[in-house]
Amino acid sequence: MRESEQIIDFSRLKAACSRCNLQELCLPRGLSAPDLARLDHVVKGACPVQKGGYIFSVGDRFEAFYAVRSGSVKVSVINAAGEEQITGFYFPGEILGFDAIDRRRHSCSARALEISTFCALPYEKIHHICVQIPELQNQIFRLMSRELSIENKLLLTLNKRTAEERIAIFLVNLSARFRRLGYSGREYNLPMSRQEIGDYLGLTIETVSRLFKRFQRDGLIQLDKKAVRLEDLPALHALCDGAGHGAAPGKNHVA
Amino acid sequence: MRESEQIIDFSRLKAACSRCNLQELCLPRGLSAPDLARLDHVVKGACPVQKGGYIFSVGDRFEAFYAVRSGSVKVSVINAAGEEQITGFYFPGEILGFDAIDRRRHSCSARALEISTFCALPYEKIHHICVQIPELQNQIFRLMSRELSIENKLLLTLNKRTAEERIAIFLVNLSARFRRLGYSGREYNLPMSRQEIGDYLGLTIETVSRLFKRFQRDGLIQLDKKAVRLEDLPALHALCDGAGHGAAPGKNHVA
DNA sequence: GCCAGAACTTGAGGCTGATCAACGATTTGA
DNA sequence: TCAAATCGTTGATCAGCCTCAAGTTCTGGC
Repeated sequence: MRESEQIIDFSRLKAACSRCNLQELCLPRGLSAPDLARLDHVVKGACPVQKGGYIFSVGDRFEAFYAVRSGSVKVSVINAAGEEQITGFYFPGEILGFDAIDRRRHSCSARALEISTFCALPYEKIHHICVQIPELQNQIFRLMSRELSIENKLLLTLNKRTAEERIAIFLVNLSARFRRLGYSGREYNLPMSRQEIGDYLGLTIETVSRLFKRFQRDGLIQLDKKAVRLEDLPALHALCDGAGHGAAPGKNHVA
Repeated sequence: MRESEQIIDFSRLKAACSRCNLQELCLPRGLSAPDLARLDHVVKGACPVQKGGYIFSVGDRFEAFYAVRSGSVKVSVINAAGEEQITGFYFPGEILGFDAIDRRRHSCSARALEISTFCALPYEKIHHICVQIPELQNQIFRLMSRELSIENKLLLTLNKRTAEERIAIFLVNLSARFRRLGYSGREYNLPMSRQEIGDYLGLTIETVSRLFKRFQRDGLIQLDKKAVRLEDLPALHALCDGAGHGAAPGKNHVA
C-alpha cells in the first residue's frame, strides 16, 4: 500500500479464504481443507479502499499480491507525455501484483475505480508455504500463466485492430468476466470512465464516445451513462473477429 | 514439439545446466551446485531446430518450457484475417511457454528464426523438484514475473505510440538484450524480416522500411540488409520517450 | 437549489500510417 | 546460369482516428 496516500493496517484484518465466496475463482482454488486453513493464517484482509485510492503505486516496494474481494481496480502507468496508459482492469477474485516479483518494486499503480476491498497475500509467506503445499505453488503458476495469456490477448487487441473491434472486444470481455462472477453477462455497469476506456484501448475519449453511439444506433447495445446492455451478442462477437470491414458480415466467422 | 513438423527426441539429449554458459541468464540462476545437479537430471537438450521449424504450435499439449540456447525465436498467432501477429521474440537464455501452464495447451506458435537450439524443461518434473528446491520455485516466479513486465512494456509500446517511437523502442530493446548476452549493443544482426518486425510492432512492412530509411538519413542508424548499427543512441533513447513531435528534442528526458 | 467543475457528446478538419501498385534486390532451385 | 520466388524499397492516394473546439449533461459541495 502506498504509505503517503492512506494508511491501512492489513495486519489486524483477519481474512478467511476457507469461508470466502470467491474461493473457487481466486488463489485458494483446488486446495484441501487443511491447506486452506494454512492459507488463512497467511492472508490478511479484507481492507477497504475508497474510490480513487491507491492499492500500490509506481516505485513502491513489492510486499504482497492483492486479491480483489469487491469493487474494481485499474492498473496503469503515466508516460513521459503525461498520458495515463492503463494495462488492465481487475475484478473480484482477480489478483494484482504478479509483475513485481522480479524487480521487487511495483512498476505500475493500482487504484480503486469504486469503493473496493482487498486481501493482502504477503509474498514471502506465500512463497514459504508453497513449499509445503505443492498445489498452492501450482495454483500460483496457473494464475500467473493466465495473467500472461490475458496480456497476450490484449496485445492482439491493440495490434492492428480498428476502434470498432477494440470496443466490441472490450464489451464482450467484460461480459464474460461478470458472468463468471455470477452476474448477468448481458447487462452490467461500466465502473470506469470513457477516458479510462480510451486509455486502456489506445483510443481517444471522442472515439470511444462516437463508437458507443454507433453501436447503440445499430442496435448492438443499449447505453445509459455507465449502464450497458448487450442487445446483440452474436453481432458483437462477429465484430471481435474483424467482421465489419470487407469480410462477410454473417455468422460464418472462425471463432 | 509439434509432432507433424519434425520429430525430435529430447530424451536422448543430455543437457547440463551446471556447465552451460547461459546459466546466469537462464533458469538455473542463483542455484547452488547440488541443486544444479538435480536440475541437470530433469532438463533435456540441447536440440537443434532449423530455420522456420516449430518448437511448438497453437493447440499443442503443453509438456515443457523451452529455453533458447542459441539462435532466436518468434512467438505468434494467426488471426481470423490470416495475418500473423507476433507477440514476442526470444533469444538465448530466455524461456518460452509460460503462458501455457493454465490451459495445458499452447495458444501460440513458436518458430525458429534461424537455426537454433533449445533445452526442454518438462513442467511436471520441474514442478516436482521446485518443492525440494525453493530457490528454483522463486526463480520461476521471477522469470514469469519478468515475462509479465515485458508484455506490459510491449503493451505500452503499441498503445498510442507513433511508428517512429515503436521502431526506436524496438531497436533499443534489441540492443539491450544483445548486450546482456555479451555481444555488442551497438551493432547487431536483425534475425527477423521486415514483415516480422511489422507484425510485431503493429505496422506495415512499408512503414517499417520507410522509417529505417529515415533513421538512416538522419544519422541515427546504419543499416545494411539485416545488419544494424546504432549510431546515435542518445537520440534513439529520446525517441523512445516520445521526443520528435512537439516535446523538447534534447536529452532532458525522464528515463 | 444552485453553482463550479468534471465528464461526456458532437462537429469540422488534418495527419499518420494503411493500401495499392510497381519496381529493384536477393535468394533458391533446377 | 537462369528463372522464379521471396523480400525489400519507393511513390501516390486514401481513410481512420486524432486534434481542436464548442456545447451539453452530470455530479458533488455548499
